Amino acid sequence: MTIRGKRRERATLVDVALAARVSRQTVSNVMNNPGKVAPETLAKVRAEIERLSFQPNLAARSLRQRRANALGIELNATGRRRLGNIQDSFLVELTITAREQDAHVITFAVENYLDPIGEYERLLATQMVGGFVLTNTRREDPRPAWLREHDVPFVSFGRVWDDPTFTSWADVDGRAGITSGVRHLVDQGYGPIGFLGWPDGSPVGDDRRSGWVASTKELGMHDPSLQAAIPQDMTDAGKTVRSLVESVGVGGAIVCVSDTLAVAVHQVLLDGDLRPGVDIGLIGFDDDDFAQAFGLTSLRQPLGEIAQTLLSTLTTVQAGAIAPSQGAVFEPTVIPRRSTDRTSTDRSPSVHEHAITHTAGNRIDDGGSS
Amino acid sequence: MTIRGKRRERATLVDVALAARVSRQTVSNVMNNPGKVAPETLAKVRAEIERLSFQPNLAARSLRQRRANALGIELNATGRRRLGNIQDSFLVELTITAREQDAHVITFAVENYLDPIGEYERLLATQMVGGFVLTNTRREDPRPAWLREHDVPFVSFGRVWDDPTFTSWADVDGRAGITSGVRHLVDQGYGPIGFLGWPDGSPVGDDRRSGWVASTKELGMHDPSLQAAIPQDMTDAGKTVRSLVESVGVGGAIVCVSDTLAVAVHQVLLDGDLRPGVDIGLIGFDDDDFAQAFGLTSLRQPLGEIAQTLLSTLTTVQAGAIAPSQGAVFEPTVIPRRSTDRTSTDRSPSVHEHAITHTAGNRIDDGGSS
DNA sequence: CTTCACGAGTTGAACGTTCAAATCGGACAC
DNA sequence: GTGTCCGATTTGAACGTTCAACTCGTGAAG
Repeated sequence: MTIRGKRRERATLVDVALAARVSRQTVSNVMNNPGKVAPETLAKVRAEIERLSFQPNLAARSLRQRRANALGIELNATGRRRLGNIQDSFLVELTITAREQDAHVITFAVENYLDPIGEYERLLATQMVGGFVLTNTRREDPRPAWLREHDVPFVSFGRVWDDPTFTSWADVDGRAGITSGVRHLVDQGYGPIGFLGWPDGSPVGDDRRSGWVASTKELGMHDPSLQAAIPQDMTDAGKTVRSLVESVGVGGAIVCVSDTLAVAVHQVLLDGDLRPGVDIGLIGFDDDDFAQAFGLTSLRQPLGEIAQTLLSTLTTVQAGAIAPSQGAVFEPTVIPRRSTDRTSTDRSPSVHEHAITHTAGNRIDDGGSS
Repeated sequence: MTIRGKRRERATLVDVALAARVSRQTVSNVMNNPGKVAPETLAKVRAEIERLSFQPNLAARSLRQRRANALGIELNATGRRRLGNIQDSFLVELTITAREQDAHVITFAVENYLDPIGEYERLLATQMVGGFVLTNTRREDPRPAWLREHDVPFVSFGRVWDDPTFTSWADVDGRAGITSGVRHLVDQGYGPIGFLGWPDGSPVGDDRRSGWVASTKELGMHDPSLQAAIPQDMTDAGKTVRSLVESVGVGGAIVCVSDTLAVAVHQVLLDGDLRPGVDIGLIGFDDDDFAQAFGLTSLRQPLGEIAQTLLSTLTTVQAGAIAPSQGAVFEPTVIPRRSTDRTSTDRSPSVHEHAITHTAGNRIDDGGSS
């Protein structure tokens, strides 16, 4: 592929050197080791850099240094051709963070997400990227093992389940998140507090459930019967959810392991003429589009912080430093909305708040469809 | 930023040349101008390339050729730190398409999306990218003018409103999309067909509405009173939507300018104990997460095709060829779901189908939160 | 007075590729 | 036999940077 313009000539190091009457290397030092340059020289060179609006050619730098200044991120890690709410925001935060560290993010996709190694290898071989950020790590994920085996630097958003010795990951603290959700509900005065989770066996789900168990016990209000589970794909959700709602009853509240499940509860409430927030409290997890659209209180992950942590880990680790002694865990924060507001009066709330996120700017149309 | 591993030495052109007993340049020709190489030589060199698993160093190539083999895409073009449903999928499709053309996608974000030029300039100056793909073009968008002025190659997903002479864009045909939506409703036997759009003045919205006007007229069922408008941010949606639903009545259907608005209608239907699909048909636009979650029939944009068109336009245009004579317009396709299925029996549908998209793979947890 | 260390700056070479020009054999025409 | 053209291949140079080694001058230590 050829992407080129008749772009006007760009200034090079040598141009700057000539203009400032110093050598190439001095200009290079100004950019990379300013401490090694005498103050006056520094000022003089910087003035010329500014004047000529010089920016180093990263291809040349990469070539000479034999290292890339970019990282790769796989977009297809879920197998569907979508990123999804969390990944989507994470990518934006990662990109922003990368810029601050003079790195770039290069996206790539794999054909078969169950066998992604080939594409990692390919991208690596071009030497455009010097490392990777994994997302959507799963059990029996082939990627971490391969990457470690080939000494490829990488970090992971999400624990690396199969390899406890790998610590360069960051993840959300599900237990703490649910705990603060429960506290929020109690503070709002909700009565018995139930939990709608995923079936046992999912590490993420189990972690989150443990937060409900621990916090309700601590508050002396634990009731094992107020727990139900349905898979994330919602198979047979209706009956289970209805029965949980009945058990909790008016005045109570339900904490859910995901916003997706919270939406299911929300629907059941509306079907049963119960007002979310007023009659029953409801909290989801992840703060995705659905939560915003339906006015669901939710637990938001600090994606910006996570991105920063991951990126600095990535940079330090291969600078030769040792990996962190353990993975980084971040607590989500409660984003209160109508579904935990007992004084809410709006009759048909979702019609109202839906798409608050679309109001940014002065556009009236949506997304990239315009 | 330093991202490096003790990666084992990679084969270079020279290594291959030595192994195949030919010169550097011949190997280079094998990769870039195979036609110039004698068949036996070609085979011999290719065998060595394969054996040594040689891949050219793109930094070196870029440097020598003085052009980048990557394109930039701004992630923050909406101002919120999210991509959104369409952009999200578009990015994936773009990445896949880029791979086929040996290009890479580099993401970047701007601080203030209303003044993004600086970041475009910066990325361009690093010479990592040779062009851009714009999304979320808007009126008074400063980007197209600046890019053209500086001879920077770019294409746009979405029309470039302010500059009719710029034709390197692709967009969805809203009129045709709504038209096929109306046809679908009629085919399903729905009675009067109403339209819920945005207020006049939005080019995208007006285009889509024109599809409703034209197709209902053509079918001899046009009724101007069956039209209503609310802004995408849903201000005062309730009354307007309720009245539209009443006007259309049981047996009728409503086509919406966006999935977001369709969800609003969906809520109103449920509030009024009307079954979407069975009692009233409903169609949205864009086929986003909401549509999938609520079983809304929607109009899906062919994002893969759009990405392909844009990318090949990008490559040919700066190869010196002339720009296309006009922008490319793509027709969306109807994705039928329960909201236009008159025989649907499921009482609480959304609880059921929600998150169909999450079932891919064998994971039980969601998104990158794991 | 000599030696050494150090700060400041310079220079040659190299990273891996492709461009542009040169070389080398034939085959072909006269 | 000589000249010419052409396909196939090679060679020198260059892209813009940084590494590693070097020079030069100054000041302190012995």
